[in-house]
Amino acid sequence: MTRADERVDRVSRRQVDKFAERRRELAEAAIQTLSELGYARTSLREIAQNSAFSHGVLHYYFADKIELITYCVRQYKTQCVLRYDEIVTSARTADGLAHGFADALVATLREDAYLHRLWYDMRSQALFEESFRADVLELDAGLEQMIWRIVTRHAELSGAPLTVTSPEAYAMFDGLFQYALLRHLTGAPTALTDLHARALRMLPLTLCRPEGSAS
Amino acid sequence: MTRADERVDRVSRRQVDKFAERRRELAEAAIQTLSELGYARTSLREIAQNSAFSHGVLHYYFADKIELITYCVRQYKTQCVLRYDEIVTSARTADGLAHGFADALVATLREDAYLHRLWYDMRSQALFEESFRADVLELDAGLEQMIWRIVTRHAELSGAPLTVTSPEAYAMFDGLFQYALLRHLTGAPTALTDLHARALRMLPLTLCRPEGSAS
DNA sequence: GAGATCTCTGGACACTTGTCAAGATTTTCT
DNA sequence: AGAAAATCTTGACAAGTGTCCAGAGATCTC
Repeated sequence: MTRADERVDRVSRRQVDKFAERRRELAEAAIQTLSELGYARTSLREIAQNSAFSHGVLHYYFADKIELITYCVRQYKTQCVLRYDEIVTSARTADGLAHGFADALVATLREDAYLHRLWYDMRSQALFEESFRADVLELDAGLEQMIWRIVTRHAELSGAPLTVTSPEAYAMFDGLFQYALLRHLTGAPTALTDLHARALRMLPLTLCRPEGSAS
Repeated sequence: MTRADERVDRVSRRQVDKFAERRRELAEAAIQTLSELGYARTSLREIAQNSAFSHGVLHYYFADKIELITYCVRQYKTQCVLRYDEIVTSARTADGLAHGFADALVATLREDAYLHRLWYDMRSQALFEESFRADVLELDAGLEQMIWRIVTRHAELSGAPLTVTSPEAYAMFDGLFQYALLRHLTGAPTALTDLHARALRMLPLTLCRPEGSAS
């Protein structure tokens, strides 16, 4: 490789890095705006106002609005899916796993409520606009696998066989979380504690004998 | 009451009737448009184009866009909630109820997929816009009660006590249906049959001993 | 049938939207 | 330092938005 080639490579890589970095930065502002206003009410100018730049720059880094939002979904995915894996690997008992899971659900509902609201909004949008579908389905599959890891590990630690499949387990806890999110964002004071209790009550339903939570 | 009063009353009642009837008609066009395009992409002119009138008439019957859509949600509610009650009252065995329920889920997923897509879209919108919240929450509560009637009747017919509460039962089947809707609308060929099988598998989870579906 | 009232049309308005491009500014390289 | 390239700003554009209104048409009352 000649010196010229090295330079070109170095330059282009640096450019790519800065380019990619700024894309992430702008996507961050976009995600914040989307999570505050929702997809239907988010404009490019509003996104730019939540960043350090003016609205024109968005078309320098993204071809159009759809590419920006697709990029946002993809970036959001990388932050979101891995969040529970520490719980799975660190738990030593079924009860410990159950409580760690319930605690994590409550924590993310309290701290990231707006992000989850955005996720359900985007998943609904994907039913109308084909552009996001691929990424949304991929993200959804990742979430399902995350739930499945928890449920199967919980069954392992319990020594009991499973009564549900992966889609059923995901449907249960996704529905439960969505229920809690709706209540939490509409001011229900017991939404967080209810979610905790219900997660603990529903996790044993995935096993053949729910002896873990003898009430 | 004088004859003049009677006349006034008759006239105004007739006006109210025609007025209310036209509101329903326009709301019908609005629901159709919303279910096709989604909330974010539906404009008043598009709604009018799906009706027999021009766009100006919408502001004759509705104060603004929010009132129109709120009215749509309320009208949609009356059509939607009562749909499963016949199944509950006509079933004589737990298994019959379970199959009737699963069949109904599949049927409405196949026939009314766009309406359900609209419902999940509106429920997401309610998390952002406070205007629809009251009606959406009311509709959601109605759906939860509908599920609860099925689950409790199923427990009665089975002679087994319940393991879940009403929110948990609703979360389970709402999550299950949403999962199926996403797959069905994105072209998954087994979405319908999967929903049927999973509903039959999950209903026994609401009881203390899932002996009804010995697989 | 005349007049009053209800209903509807079509156009106008102020505003926002996504997109684009010309030019200013900054950064990078020699 | 000075040229070249990358980056950012600003303003403009056409299209679409919700809203309003003057007036045409329809319907009803007397």
